[in-house]
Amino acid sequence: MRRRKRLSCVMDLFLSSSVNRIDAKGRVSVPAKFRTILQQRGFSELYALRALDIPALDVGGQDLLDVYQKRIAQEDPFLQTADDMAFFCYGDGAFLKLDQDGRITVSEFVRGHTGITDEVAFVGRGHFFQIWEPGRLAAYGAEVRARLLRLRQAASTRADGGTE
Amino acid sequence: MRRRKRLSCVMDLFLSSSVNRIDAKGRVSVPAKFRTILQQRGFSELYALRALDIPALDVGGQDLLDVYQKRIAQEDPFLQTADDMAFFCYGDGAFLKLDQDGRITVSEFVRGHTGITDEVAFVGRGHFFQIWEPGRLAAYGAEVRARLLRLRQAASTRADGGTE
DNA sequence: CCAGTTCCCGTTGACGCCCATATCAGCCCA
DNA sequence: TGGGCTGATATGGGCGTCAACGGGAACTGG
Repeated sequence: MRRRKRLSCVMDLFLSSSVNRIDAKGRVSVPAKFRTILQQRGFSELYALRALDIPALDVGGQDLLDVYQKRIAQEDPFLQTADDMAFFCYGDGAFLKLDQDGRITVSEFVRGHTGITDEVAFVGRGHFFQIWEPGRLAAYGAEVRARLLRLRQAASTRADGGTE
Repeated sequence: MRRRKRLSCVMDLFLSSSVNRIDAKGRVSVPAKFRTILQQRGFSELYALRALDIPALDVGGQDLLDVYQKRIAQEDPFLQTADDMAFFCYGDGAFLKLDQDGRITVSEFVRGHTGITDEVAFVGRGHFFQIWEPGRLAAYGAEVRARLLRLRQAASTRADGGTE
């Protein structure tokens, strides 16, 4: 067992979730773990994007924006898809500035899409993280688990040969 | 003198179970046997994941996370299943930091899913281990034994006369 | 001049670090 | 062979540090 330096390669992923409160000025602290990852990459600003089919925001550093830009660049600029993607990632995106204490202000851009009022759930997603209204996150999490459970049961049924 | 492990090939597997108490500060000692295995692999942090269909946490080193990441990589990233899997393993996962005495703090992340209040059962599962509320573990163990017993009886019935 | 924002500081509570103690099992030696 | 010794483990608790949070003050644009 001589692997020993993989500590760093896993650590810079957004993982785990936590809920923080919004203060009277409309600010909320981004979890320190997430901030550390961003600072490591040299980002002082967050890029946020309204997720397509869920009431959440995808958030990451500028590298997240780069991913979308590269994807758009691959599309034929004469087709509608490129147009749609550009509209989605620029029009439905925003920058969230971190203040000195690692907080962001929860703007109307955020509240409108997520339904956030006074608490924010930060959820790690690997290369980026998401911002949710805690209640909606719980509901969505339950959905996900139910889907995965069905997947698993379907697989075990097939393996068994159909044992109930 | 270090230690002379590897005399037996099962030494680096998580085996056996034990129950430890949570102290006033919400900490609990990870069994020394388990810690030894983790230290051998060079992990100072535990990766914990809420199990799908049981009130337990699957816990291991970063290698456990790798297993899930590899599985996710097999899926089509544009389909919902990949998204669900990522959400599950990053959002429903967390790192549990071991303090210098080999303890972890039992956070709300742990308590919520397991129902743990003041005692923690650690159960070896081979390449990872699980965290349970002792009472629920006992109930689950009884279920498992009952299922296995039915299986065995069904098998012997078939062998006898071919019923069913 | 006012509203919104940014900077900065203090408070509080959680967590990590460190040390102490208890309990127990294995070991040595009489 | 039994009793005391010794080391490891589980557990308790003091204490310093830092993240989350609240709020005052300065700043900026309209």
